[in-house]
Amino acid sequence: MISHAFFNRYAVDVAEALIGTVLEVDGVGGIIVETEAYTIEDPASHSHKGPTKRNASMFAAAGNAYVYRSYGLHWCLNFVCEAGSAVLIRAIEPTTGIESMRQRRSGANTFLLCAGPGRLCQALAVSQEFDGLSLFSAPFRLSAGSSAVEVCRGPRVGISKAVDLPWRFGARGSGFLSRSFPDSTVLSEIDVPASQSIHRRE
DNA sequence: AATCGGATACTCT
DNA sequence: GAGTATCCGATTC
Repeated sequence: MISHAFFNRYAVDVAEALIGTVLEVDGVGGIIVETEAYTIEDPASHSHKGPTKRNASMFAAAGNAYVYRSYGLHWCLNFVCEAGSAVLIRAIEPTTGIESMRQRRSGANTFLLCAGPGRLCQALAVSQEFDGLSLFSAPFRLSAGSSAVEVCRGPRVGISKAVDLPWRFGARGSGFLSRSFPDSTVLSEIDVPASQSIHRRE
């Protein structure tokens, strides 16, 4: 299920499909509970204005990691999808290596170990040297989740452009999110208004 | 609620 | 080359 083809497609679909899958880095990780999609047409995406030194990985192979520094001090982990697009991994529910995470995160509460892209990278010890690495080999391990998850969607966090696109996805009711989704955003119930339509590349 | 931290890249000049 | 904004988090107010 988690193959090159899984990633080499529209990032918004990948972002949704990733909720509930399991990510481990050097044997430490858990269940992905929050993601966001960024595409090349998307003004909020690093790739929107074309390749730069920082975003080079977004234009390399689907199924690689794109790791960048945020606000000068945090690392953020993305999964590269079709050219120039990626999914930001925003939160996971810790399941393995929790003690390692707690050490790296100065004893943080379990619910705050990986609740946010910067926290997640600190807990999983992801930094610059992981940029451009394949997700299909060590230190990464990706596997399908063991149970179905109800997915919520809503606007992305912390951006100032394309703020209305509902490209943030989350596991419904999870206590491990960086912030909650309003109840009304369960995916099966949402009706995306025309003003928020998702423009697909063709 | 406000602030600081301090890399990267875009914006003018 | 200066000024501004950024896919955030910890700490202080």
